[in-house]
Amino acid sequence: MVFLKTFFLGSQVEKRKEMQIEKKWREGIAQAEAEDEDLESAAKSMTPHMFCKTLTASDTSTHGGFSVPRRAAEDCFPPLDYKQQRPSQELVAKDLHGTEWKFRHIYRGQPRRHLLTTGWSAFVNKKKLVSGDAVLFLRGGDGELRLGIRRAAQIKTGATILPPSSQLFKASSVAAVVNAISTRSTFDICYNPRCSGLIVGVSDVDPTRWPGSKWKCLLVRWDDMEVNRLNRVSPWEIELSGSVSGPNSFVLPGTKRSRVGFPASKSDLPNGNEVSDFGEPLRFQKVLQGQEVFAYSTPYVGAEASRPHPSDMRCYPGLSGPRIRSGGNIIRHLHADAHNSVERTVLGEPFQFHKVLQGQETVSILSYGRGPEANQGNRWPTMNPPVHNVNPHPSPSLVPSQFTPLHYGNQNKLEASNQVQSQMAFPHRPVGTQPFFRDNQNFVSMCKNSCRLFGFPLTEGKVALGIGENPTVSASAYSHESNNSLPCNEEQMYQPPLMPKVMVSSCTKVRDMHSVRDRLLDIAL
Amino acid sequence: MVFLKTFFLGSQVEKRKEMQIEKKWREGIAQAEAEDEDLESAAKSMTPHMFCKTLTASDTSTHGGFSVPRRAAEDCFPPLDYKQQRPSQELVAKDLHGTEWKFRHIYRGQPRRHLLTTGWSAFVNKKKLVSGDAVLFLRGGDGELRLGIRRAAQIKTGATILPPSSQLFKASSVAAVVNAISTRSTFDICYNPRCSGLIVGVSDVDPTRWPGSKWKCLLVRWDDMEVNRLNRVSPWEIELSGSVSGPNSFVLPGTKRSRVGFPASKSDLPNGNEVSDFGEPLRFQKVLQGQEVFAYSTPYVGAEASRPHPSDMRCYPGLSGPRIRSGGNIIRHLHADAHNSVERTVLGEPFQFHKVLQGQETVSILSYGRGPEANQGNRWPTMNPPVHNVNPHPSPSLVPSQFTPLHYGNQNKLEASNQVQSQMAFPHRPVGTQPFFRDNQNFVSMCKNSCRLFGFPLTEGKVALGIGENPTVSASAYSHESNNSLPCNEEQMYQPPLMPKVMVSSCTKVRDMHSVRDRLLDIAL
DNA sequence: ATGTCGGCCCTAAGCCGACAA
DNA sequence: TTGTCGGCTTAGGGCCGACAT
Repeated sequence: MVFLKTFFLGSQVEKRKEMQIEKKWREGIAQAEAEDEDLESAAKSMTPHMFCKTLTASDTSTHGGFSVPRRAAEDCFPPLDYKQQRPSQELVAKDLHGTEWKFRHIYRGQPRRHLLTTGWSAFVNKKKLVSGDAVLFLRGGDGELRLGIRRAAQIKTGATILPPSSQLFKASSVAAVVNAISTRSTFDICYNPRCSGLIVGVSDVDPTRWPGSKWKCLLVRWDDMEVNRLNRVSPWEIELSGSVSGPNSFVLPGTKRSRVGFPASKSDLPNGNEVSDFGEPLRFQKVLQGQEVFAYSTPYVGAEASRPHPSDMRCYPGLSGPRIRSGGNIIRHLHADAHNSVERTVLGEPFQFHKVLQGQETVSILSYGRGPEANQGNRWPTMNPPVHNVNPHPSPSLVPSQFTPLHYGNQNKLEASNQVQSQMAFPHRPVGTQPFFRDNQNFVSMCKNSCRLFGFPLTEGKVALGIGENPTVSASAYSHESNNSLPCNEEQMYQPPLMPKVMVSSCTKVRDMHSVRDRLLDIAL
Repeated sequence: MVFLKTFFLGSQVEKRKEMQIEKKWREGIAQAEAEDEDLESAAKSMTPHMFCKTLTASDTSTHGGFSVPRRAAEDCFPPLDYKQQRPSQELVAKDLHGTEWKFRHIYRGQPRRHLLTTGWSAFVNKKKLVSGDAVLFLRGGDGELRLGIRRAAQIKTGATILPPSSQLFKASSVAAVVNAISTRSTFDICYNPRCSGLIVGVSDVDPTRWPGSKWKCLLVRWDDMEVNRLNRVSPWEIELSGSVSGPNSFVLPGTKRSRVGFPASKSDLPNGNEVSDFGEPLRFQKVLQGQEVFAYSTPYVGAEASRPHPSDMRCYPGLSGPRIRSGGNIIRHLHADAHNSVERTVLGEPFQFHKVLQGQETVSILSYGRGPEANQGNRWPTMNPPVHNVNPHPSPSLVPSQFTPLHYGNQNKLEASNQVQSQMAFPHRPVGTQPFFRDNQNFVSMCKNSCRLFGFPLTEGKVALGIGENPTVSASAYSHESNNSLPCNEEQMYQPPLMPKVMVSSCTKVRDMHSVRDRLLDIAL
């Protein structure tokens, strides 16, 4: 609420300020170019450009293709030969999963406009994009074209029911991240790949071993499976996607919501084999509860954490800081220094989005650095169509130290039911060791100007709710909080091998947890 | 090998014998009808009829619909009004997952024939059926129409590479089941819902907790997901679907294949908290190895096992018998008395397939009993189109004691690469308590005549390889056996929290394990 | 600058009986 | 009895510029 207000009040002012900042950046870049002409070619080839467009009805209709904003096409796509009557080329873009998507890019119509025609509808269909979703294109430094999608919140039929406290909790959860950033400690981004399905029932978790246990799992019929297979799913892995509907909906008398199942913060499970009251190692409790989801972080990041590069030491206090964990897959360790985290794990080189990406904006990704990796150009590297990835590489997971794609996202408004999700792949090259911020002062000023969450700066005003608070709040609990139909009391927290006792309404649309990731990534952007 | 030989040699003889048996059945039914006319209506409504047809190129082509064998249509579909010029009706059939499929059933053409037109292609597309797959229709006693599919073996491009011992192992695995049947003990059917995907790499199982472990998981890109999400999958959950291809294929120097990860038989993990050498409860080892798959059996079966009905006691020795476990989900406890298991857990009422279903045959499901549930008719209950399920019910998992669908299947030949899979839903009503076999003699004779595996009787000749042997062979190990690229030695069996050390060729098509289920279900049919 | 629409083309889905096996 | 085919209709995918905002 306070978020929203601040955002709207400050948006105009912020916009002006951002433009000034951008201007300053460009001047700085020009200066840098002048200073070191030799590095220009190398630098410009590493300059990423991207745009994000919210899809219109026409974009997603089968009737036509995708209307590319002019500026976006010029920024991110290889230049067309405008001397031709109908300039066109084939674009090849890779998504997060390494899948290549081919589009026919044509410049036609009266007045002329950029369009993606052939191949676009296939993309829309495969990704199941609908009007309101967003597509992101990123032109990598070497000419690789990446694309991602960001789905709009799915408000289904029926009234949107949300727990009254969810908004508040979001604020505190976000505040924890803000705090983590302010202290530049480490946190984890946790997520699951997007899946959606229908809760069709409740089931024993393991009738063989623990028959009749009051701890239940949900039966979920996943969408888009080859067959509509039923799956057992831990309620803690679930995020409501919108309304709670159906005649059988019910909510148990509310109990104090608390962290259950997954360890909520590092303080809960320091790092030993503490034995619980049940004589079993605590660290296996979440496994015992049958909710194991494989951790998923790259060797690259792990190596980074264990032996940080000297030049990065100052910015990376290590793993002793506050940690945010969700119940989902641990995808990546992001260092709370948002900018360095972007530098290190998103692009692997110094760069910074100069503002929060919003729908329908073209963004030049600029760099703060002055070293060889500094942004020194805005030009598309010379390249003839069709555009293929210059450095084709296998699935990102196979070459973690070379390319580390990262899910990221942003949202330009904070609504109770908003669950903006995104996916995007970034090229990730071997890390340059250039210090990113000369001192803490630079970081702070940077934050003031560019580090935003839901559209307003993180280090100013009422935003920084969590600064100074203990940021061990659980991102997992966040997802619990939105599950008002899944109460659980403290006593049930540590009762292996039982399962969390849950009650769930039937016919509730569910989604895997993503908002945690999105909110963390908002900061990174 | 010996299976195949016996099957072919005996097929003609068997066919004649079966026809005689069927004739006898019909006579007996007529007799029963004459004896008790009052029960006719109730009985006929509980008479299930089904047919199975292997799909032709025309059936699966987009060009047309599905050509229904005349006998099948008359047996399983509501009668059409043949006085009309083009008799037609709407059929509604429910699959295993409770999904309803609607078809336009029309009788037209010159000469006249039964066809499924509108709705058929949608079914083919959704199920991804191809020529060679089979579709099964079952008309339930109350007029419910169920349908299922059975996929043909998928021989992919390239040479089919199979471990030399797989054939042998299948034989011994099957023999164990035969033995279980002969002793009428209990075994489990284990399976995973059908999924297929591409192995794209190898990954650490948990880089955070066990970084750099030599125990790996596979990265699998699943087909047909909304996005081509990557997933970690234990190699033991995987069944090769055909060829091993790709330039990076390699096989480690072979080591003795053995049971790893999942407990292979009950004797491995009796039922306690034995502590392994690593000071952790043995029963959690499979969890610790990160390969947890939730067991999946209904409370109904569990209750049955713990307190068998008195009249069934003789046929159900209980849970102390040999157990077959796979590494997948435990779906259902099937009692080794195949006929009773069908009676109890498949249809929930006395009935028996009089022979193994083979492609393109219409089968009347007959009963051995003489009680009220005995089969006493073959007529379609009066019903007007469109045909809907008379007793619509929620997902089977929600009402285990009312409707218990069961995956089942059969295969009419035994080939090295054959991986016939099927899915089918059966109505399951509250269990009648009529004793099925009066004595052991009846069971034996029944087996001799009707109990078949891959087309030949289970209790005769060389088939009963496993009788007298210790049937603790692991169905899980069966699946391992087909993974010749996943060697593992004994020492690695119990090394939590490490993962099974595996090497896997990239770009190997995989499927979840099903053949175990299919083979067990062959017996049930 | 770009969202939406009508026009138009053309492919493919899909229903039909002919015909042959 | 039923698998396959050619004929035929139709729906809709998809490319285009017109037009309006």
